Amino acid sequence: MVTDCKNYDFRKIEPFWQKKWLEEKTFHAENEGDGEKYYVLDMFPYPSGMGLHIGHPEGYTASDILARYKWANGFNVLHPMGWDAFGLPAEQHAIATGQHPSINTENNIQRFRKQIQSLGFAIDWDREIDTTDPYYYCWTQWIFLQLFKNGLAYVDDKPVWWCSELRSVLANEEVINGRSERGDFPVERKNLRQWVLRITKYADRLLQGLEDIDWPDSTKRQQIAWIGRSEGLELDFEIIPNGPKISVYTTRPDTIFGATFLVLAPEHEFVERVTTPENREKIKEYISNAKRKSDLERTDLAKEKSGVFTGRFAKNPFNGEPIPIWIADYVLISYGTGAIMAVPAHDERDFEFAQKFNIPVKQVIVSPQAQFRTLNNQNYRRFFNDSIEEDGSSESFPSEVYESEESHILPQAHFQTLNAPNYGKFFNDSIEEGGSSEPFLSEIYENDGPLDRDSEDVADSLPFCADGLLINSGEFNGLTTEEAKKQMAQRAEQLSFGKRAVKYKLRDWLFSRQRYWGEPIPILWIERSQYDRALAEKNAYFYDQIPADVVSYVKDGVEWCAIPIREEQLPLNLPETDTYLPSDNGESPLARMKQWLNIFVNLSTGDISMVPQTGFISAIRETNTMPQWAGSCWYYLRYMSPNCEKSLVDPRAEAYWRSPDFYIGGAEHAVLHLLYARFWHLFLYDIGAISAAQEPFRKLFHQGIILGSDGNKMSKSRGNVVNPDEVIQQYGADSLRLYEMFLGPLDAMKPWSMQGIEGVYRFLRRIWVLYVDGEGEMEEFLAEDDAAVDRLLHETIKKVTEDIEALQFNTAIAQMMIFINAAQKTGISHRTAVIFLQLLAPFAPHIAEELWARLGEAFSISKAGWPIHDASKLVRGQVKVVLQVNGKVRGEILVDSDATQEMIEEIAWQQSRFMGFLSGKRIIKKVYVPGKILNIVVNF
RNA sequence: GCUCGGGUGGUGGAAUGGUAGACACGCCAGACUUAGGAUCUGGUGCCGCAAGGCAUGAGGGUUCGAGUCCCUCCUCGAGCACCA
Repeated sequence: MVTDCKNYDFRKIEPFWQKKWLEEKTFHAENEGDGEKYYVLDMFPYPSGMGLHIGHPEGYTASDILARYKWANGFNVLHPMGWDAFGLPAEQHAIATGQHPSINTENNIQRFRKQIQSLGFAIDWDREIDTTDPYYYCWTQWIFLQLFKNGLAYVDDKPVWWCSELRSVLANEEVINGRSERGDFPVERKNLRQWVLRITKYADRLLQGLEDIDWPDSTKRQQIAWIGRSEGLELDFEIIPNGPKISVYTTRPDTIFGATFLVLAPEHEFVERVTTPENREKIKEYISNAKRKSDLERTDLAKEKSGVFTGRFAKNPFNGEPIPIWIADYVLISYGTGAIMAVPAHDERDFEFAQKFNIPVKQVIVSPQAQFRTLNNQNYRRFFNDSIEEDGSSESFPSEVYESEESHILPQAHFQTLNAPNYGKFFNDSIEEGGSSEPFLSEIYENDGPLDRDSEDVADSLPFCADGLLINSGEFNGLTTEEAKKQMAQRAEQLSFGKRAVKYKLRDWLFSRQRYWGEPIPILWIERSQYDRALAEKNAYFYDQIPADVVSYVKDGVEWCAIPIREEQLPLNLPETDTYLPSDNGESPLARMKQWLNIFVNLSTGDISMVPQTGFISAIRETNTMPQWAGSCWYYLRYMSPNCEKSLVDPRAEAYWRSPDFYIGGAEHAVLHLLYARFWHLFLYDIGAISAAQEPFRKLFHQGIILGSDGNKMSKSRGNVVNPDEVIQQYGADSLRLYEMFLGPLDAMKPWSMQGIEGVYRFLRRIWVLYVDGEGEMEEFLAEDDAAVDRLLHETIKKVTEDIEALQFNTAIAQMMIFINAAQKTGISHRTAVIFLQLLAPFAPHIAEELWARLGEAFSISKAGWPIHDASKLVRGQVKVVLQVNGKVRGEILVDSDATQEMIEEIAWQQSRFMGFLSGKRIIKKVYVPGKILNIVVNF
C-alpha cells in the first residue's frame, strides 16, 4: 500500500508513513532479542512554550540515522523520547496565569510530540516518559531517599547563591560570572538552610571514569577542570613566638624557600589571634570592607590586589626564616585551608601583591631554558660541551625530564621553543656516545670567550611559574621541581610539620530549590527529642533508613531532625495550590500551604495523618523541591522499563540494555547534567540499584548550533528564527532532515540558509523522477547497469556506510548526490534502484519507504538489511597517474592499473608537454607513488 | 590573562603528506516555454588572449611534494578565570 501521488508530494507521503510506523509500532524495541542491542539516546527536550526549535532536529536526525542504520543491520534498537518537563518557564507561566503548571506543561508536550513525530523519527513511543509524571518522579524521590540514607544528602546553612529575581538559590554550576545561568539575573550570597548532595565524595571516581569513555575532549577537559583535583602539601607555619600553627596548602612546596610572606583569607579563624593590637583597627576595617563586597566584586576587582599586614610573623618550617603574615581577600576561605604561603617569584598573584606592598621577591627556581634563550650560534655549542660529561651524560639535565617523543628539527629552532620537559630529550638525542654532538656543526662553534652563565642576560623574567631547577634552597639546590616536591613532602612528613593532601575545586551539589514546579523532597522534620526517643526504643520505622549522622538544623532554639517518608508512600505528590510565587525570604511556595505542611506521623509505622491521633507526633514537611537536573539524572534508565512499578528500572531490562551506546546533545550540558548524571549513576551502581555499567554514557557527541542565516544566534529580537513547522510545510521533513545533515560537520556551528535547503529538495525530487514517471507509474529499469554506474554504486555503499559510522553525514549525502547525478544520465537497474533506497532510508526515510513499497518490496525498508559493497567492483582497469616536475603538475596519463614504474615512465617520456619541462634539465631523483603520481626532481 | 578548537572560492563546506576547492548554494550562458522565482544542459578560485603564473589568515621551516607536520605572529570561537 502506498500513496497515490504522481509527483513527489511529500505532504501526502510523509504523514502516510508516519502514521503507519506509529500504528504498526515499527520501531518498538523489546527488552530482549536475537540481534545485538543498540541504545541510541537523545538529550530529551524541555517542552517549552515556544515549540520545537530548528536546532532540535539536528541532534535528533543524527541519532535517528544511527538508529535506522542499526535497525537495518539487524540490531535491536532502543531509540526513545521523553520530556524534561519540570522547570522555571512553566512555573512562571503558572504565576502569571494562576493556572496549574501541569496544564501548560501537558499542552507543550502535546505540541512537541506532534512536531517530533512530524519529522518521522524511528522512536519507540511506547517508552515515552515525562519527569513531572508522579509515576516517574516517584523514583526520583526514591533515589533521593537512598542518597539520604547513605549519608550523601544533608542540610547545610552555609552561604549560597541567591537570585532575588528568580527567588531561588542556585548551584555553583548555575552561576556564571555572578549572574544566573538561566535568565542572566544578578545573584548574591545569602545564608540559607539548604539540601546538599555530597558529590565531592565521588570526585576521584568522577575524574577516573573520564579516562576510558569516548567523549569530546573539550567536554572531558571541562569536567576535569570543574572537579579541579590538585595534589600538594599542607604545611604548618608556626606563629612567632610560640603561637599556634597556621596550616597552608600548596601545590608548589618546591618553592618554599622563596616564600616571603603568608596570607590568610579575611574569614580565617586565626585572623583575630595573629593581629597585633596596633593593627587591630586597620584589620577590622579591611575585613568589614571585604565582607561588604559581593563575591562578584571580589573577583571582578581581581586586577588590583588589596590586603593588610597583621603585625605578626610566622616561621618557615624549612629554613626557620620569619615571614610576615598578611590578610588579603585574594585568598579564598572556601578552598584549601584558607591560608597560603606566598611565593612572589613564582606565582603571579603573589607577585602582584608583593609588588604593590613592597615585599621582597626571592627567586628559587630557574628555567633551564633561561640559558638557552640568550645563547647565540657562537655560544650554544660551547654551552653544550661545558655541560656534557665525558661519558655523554649531562649533569644539569637530568634524564627524568626526557619524556616526549618529538624528533628534532634545527637546533636553533629548538632553543626557541623547548620547554622544560623537552630539553632533556633534545640533549640526549643530540649527544653521541663519545660526548660529541652531531647535529651541532662545528663551524658555528667559534667563540672562545668564557660562557657567562650568571649574566643578567640569562635571568628569568619574574614571576616564573613553570617547573625548573631549584636554587637558593639549601640542600635542595639543583633538584628539579618534580624531585624537590617529592623530597620536601617526605621531609615534612618525617619531621611532622606537614602532610600530603589532595584538594578539589568541586563543591557539594546544592540540591534544593524554592520553587513549586519540582519534585517535592520526601522528608519530614521532627524534634530532636522525638527522634532520639524513637531510635532508643528501636521502634522507629525509619530505623534503617537514616544516615549514620543525624541530619538536623536549629531554628528558634529547636533542633529539627530529618526523617524519610516511607518508600511505600511515594510518590509524594505536589500539593494543589493556586499561588505559585515563591516568597522573597527564601522559602518555597509549599511553605505557605499550612495544611499540607503541618502533619502528624506515627514513628513506628510511618503513617501520616492530617489531624492529631494517638501514637502520632507532629511533624513538618520539607518544603523545598528538587532542581530541574534531578529528573534528567536517571531518565535514560527509565526508558529501559518505563512502566516498571517495583523499581526504578527492571533489573532484567537494565542488564539487557546496560547503558546508552550513543548519546547526543548540546555542549551546554558539559558540566551540569553530564556531571550530575554520572554521579547518580555511580551511586546507583554502588547501592546495587543497577548493575550493568559504572559509566552511564560511554560515547557522547555534541551537535553544533544552527545559527540564523545572518550568522548570528537565532533569536526573536534579531528576527532570524526559522520555524521547523514552516520548513516541513514548504519542503517536507525529509528535506529538513537531509538539509540539517548536509549543512556541514555535525559538531560545527553552521548558519541556516533557505536557499541551501532548495538543493536537497531538488535532490529528493530528482530521485523521485528517476523512479516514478509522470503518471505515477514506476519507470522501466535497465536490465543491467552501465559498468561505471555499477562501480559508483559500490563506491557509494562503501562511502555511506563508513561515513555513517564516523558520523560524517554531510559527505555521505554528497556521495549519494554524486550517484544520483550519474544515475540520472544512464538510468539504473531494478536491483540498483532497490539498493540505493536502502542507503537513502536512514536520511530520508519517508521517500525511501514510499519508493520501496512502489518497487514491490515488503514493509519496512528500515528492517530490510543493509547493502554491503563488493570490493572487486571497486577495482579500476585503468588509473590516472599525475606527472609532476619538482612537485608541480605537468600532465597526466591513463595507464593500466597494474603498470610498473618503468612502463609508466616510458609512457610519460612520450608526453610532449611533460617533456618540455624536463628538457635541458638534469634528473636528480624520481619519486613514484604507485597508481597516483610520478614526480621528477630536476636541477637547472 | 590561561587552556583548547578553528581560519580553504561570492556562500555552506570537501580533501589517509600526493592533481586544493568534492557536493551543494549563488552567479553566468543556453534549451524548453506566453512566462519563469519550474525543469534540463554547459560554465564558474584569482590574474592572463594564450603559454603560463598565483592561490588554503601572515611569515618562516621540514619534505621530491604541505591546507595537512614543526616554529613565530595575527584573528575568530569556546571554556576557565584569584582554586595557591
